[in-house]
Amino acid sequence: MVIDYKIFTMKELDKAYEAKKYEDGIYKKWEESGFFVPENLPDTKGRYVNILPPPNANGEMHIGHASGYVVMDLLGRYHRMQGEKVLLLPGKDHAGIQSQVVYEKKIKKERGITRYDLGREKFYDEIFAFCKDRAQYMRGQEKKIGLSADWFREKFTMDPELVNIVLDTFVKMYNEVDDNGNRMIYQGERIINWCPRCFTALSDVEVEHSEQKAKLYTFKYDKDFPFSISTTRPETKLGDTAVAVNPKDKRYKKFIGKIFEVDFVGVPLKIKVIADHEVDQTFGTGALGVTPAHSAVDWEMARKNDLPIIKVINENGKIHEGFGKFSGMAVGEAREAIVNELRESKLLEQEEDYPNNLSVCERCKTAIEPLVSKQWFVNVDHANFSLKNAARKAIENDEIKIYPERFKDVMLNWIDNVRDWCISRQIWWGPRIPIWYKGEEIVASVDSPGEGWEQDPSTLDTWFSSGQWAYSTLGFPNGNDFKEFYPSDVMVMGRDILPFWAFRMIIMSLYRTGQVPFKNLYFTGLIRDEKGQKMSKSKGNGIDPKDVIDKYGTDAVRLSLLIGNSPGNDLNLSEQKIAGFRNFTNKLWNISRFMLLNIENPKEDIAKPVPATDFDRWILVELDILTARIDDSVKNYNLSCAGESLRLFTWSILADWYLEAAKIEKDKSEILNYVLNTILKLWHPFMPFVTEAIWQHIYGENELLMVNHLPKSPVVARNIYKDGEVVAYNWEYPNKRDQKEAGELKNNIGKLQDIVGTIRVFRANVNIESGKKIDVFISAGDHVEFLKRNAEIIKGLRTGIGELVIGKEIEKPENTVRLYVEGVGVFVDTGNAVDNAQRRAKVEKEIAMKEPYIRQLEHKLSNEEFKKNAPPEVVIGEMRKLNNANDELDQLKTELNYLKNV
RNA sequence: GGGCAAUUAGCUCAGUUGGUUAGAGCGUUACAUUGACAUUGUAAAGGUCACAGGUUCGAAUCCUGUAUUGCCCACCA
Repeated sequence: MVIDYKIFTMKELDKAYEAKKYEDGIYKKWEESGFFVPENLPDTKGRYVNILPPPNANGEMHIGHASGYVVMDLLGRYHRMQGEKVLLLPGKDHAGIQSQVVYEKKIKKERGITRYDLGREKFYDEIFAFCKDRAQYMRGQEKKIGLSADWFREKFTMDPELVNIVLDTFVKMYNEVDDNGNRMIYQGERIINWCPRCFTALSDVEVEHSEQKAKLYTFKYDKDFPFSISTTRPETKLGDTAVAVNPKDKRYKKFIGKIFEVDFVGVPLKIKVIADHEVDQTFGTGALGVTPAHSAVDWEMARKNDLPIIKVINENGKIHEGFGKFSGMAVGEAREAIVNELRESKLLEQEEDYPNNLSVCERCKTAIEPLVSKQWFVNVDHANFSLKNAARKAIENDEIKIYPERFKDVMLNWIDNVRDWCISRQIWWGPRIPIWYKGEEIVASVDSPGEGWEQDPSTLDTWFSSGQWAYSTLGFPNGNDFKEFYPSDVMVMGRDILPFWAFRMIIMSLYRTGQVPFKNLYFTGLIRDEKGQKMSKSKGNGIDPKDVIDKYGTDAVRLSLLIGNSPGNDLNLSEQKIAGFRNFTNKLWNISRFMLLNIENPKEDIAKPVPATDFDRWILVELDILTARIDDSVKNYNLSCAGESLRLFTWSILADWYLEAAKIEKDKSEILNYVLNTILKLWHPFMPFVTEAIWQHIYGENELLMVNHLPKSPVVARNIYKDGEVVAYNWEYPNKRDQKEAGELKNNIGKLQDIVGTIRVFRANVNIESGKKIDVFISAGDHVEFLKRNAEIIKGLRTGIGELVIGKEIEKPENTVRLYVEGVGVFVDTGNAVDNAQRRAKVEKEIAMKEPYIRQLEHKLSNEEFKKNAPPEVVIGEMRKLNNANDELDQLKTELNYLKNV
């Protein structure tokens, strides 16, 4: 039977790639294939797991999220295409305080009500629904960016089964008691950061600092007090119990240890003078009023000196009962009243402007009040199990490898300075603390112990939940997923949450599972605008992923976030950059389009063909090297480098040279088929949509590139060691003959490219009209066989050569110009087509550049020290450079003479 | 105050154990246009590698210091 292949000839690809036309359909196909679910992947070897960091379920995906997702998805797709059982587990965080703030604003605006109007239960239910709704919206955006996650396994930190695990951990930690009766989770009266608007305690990391204009007041408590003090917060002075001075300060030495009874604006205070070397003698009066209940530093001093603690400000930001006329006043009001009174009684000595660092709530920007409050804490250095030491050890021993490496030290430094962690929040949204009271009795229990027990009203810090994300999502401790997928291979997170989240995940996981949560920790930087400014809504300089995906396509956005980006460093992103990658996406599309026009009957599983020509051999060598380089780069999280080498190959090697040569050589169906398949596979993890679109166009809608396997390269990496450490690498074919042939081939092709390039430059420089043919003679030396074989290509690559003569040794023919290419002679007969003046100017300029270069080399080589100390190959290299340069200079001079005489 | 990073072409960035006449992309300029692709091609212009010392035969690269910028931590009442 005769098959007419024309029947099977596919439709040509469209002239330009329109992302919008393909993306949604392709994503749907991936999803319907079921291959996002690891169990559905056929014949897997090994597993690759990434528990994705859960974004806050109260907003939408921004460009920062997108930049993390493309890294995670690239790694996931790469490993999937290596035949591994890949799980990307997505999810959302309930983001306690933040979500509550967002939702309170929403109901205020839309319904004019507060959470108290709804009541705790109703409010909780509404936020739950709100977060679930946002989560669904965000899931849509995550799909848009191409995230190949297992959506059936998607989790939410407030899902009951996750909450149960989280609460169980609380109970276990509460019941962790050392020999002295100290619990790992304990309740204590401590100074904490209080947000009067959110009406809750905050951990240190939820507080931001911003510089503010303040006034510094200098005054005496009363006229009998022997010296004055300075403060920016006179209202808190109602709670002073001491004045601290530097022990070395001569002015105050005699007062140390004395107790003064003073009448401060009508409030009686007992002030003890204490010594503390932290006190700066040069600041203000050198004497510091100690307010233990409302300053963290003072709290520490009070603890050291056993001072009484007087609470002045309550949770509403108002003055407590018992302070006479000031009681009930708001903080600002009280400050004014006290300052006025001091002024009237002539106790106020000075009032000056002073820039102050004000602490504000990270979520609502309200000024925080440090105050003493009864809260729950995690002891991070408990005798039974020191969380911080466990984390320190895991990081020090590289059980968790950190990228970039310098963040290891940042992390360790942070761990060394960590303090006990306040985990209770006085908000309604979040898992409620599993502590139950009945009269004097207290028990920790996930469920109510029974009738008559009251639960603690506080909720848990969000990080207490997300700190357990690595195993709560997998059904710890008995779930199959936990057994199969824990610990995960990699965690990708923004470097801005390093101290909160990374540390917390590590300690919680080590405590509960005895294992690290992940083996590699990759930090992404921030995405900034093109000027390096932080993107923000108020500045209007943000790039919304929705908009740019719509405009340039997902693949372009992905590339712009991957290439030129490196772990831990911020990325300046401009729309122009994205547009550039959109152009590249189209380039790849058109390369494929052209290749397909020259492939008969494309095969999906075509084996590496036998090369017919030098260019064929060369492209296969380059492809081998590329494949191996990408593998090494991706395994070392050097994703930008991988993308960069792929782009270089695709555009500058394949499109600019190989395909141009292929137009001349023709009949390359098989090799084009093989090269096209390979680059589509290699590109897929970077730009999944366009590659999949092309793949399905060629091989049919039922074939998925996504689950194809990446090619194996015969090239291997050889690490280069110094002092036992890998410091560099190179690439080699295991077979010495292959290696030698590859080297020679690359050298020959390089020479051909030089010759072609030099002729093109010459033509452009001397303004030879594009249609005008020139004759060229090449004295090729060792390259003679190769160049003769490829003479038609040299002529065809836009060199405009009429007659081409190639010989081993050719004397410069009459009336030709010699162009300089190292090691070969290229003589051009321009037939009067040259713009003489322009050529002369060019030659003179080159001579002027060449001469100092030669002097520099001569100087170097005449230096005996250099010849003695430098390695011989370097000396030989420099000598060769000098010879070449002299050679070239001679030729330029000859040409100049010739030009002068014409 | 402590720590970390950055400083290379107008812009965004590469630059691998020290050996280049310091590279790319974008932008600019010139030329090309029935060609797989103007979302293109071929070229050109553009840099004393922040500054000052030091080590070395040799420094963008290593060391010290300075400056500027950014970030993190702590925080002065």
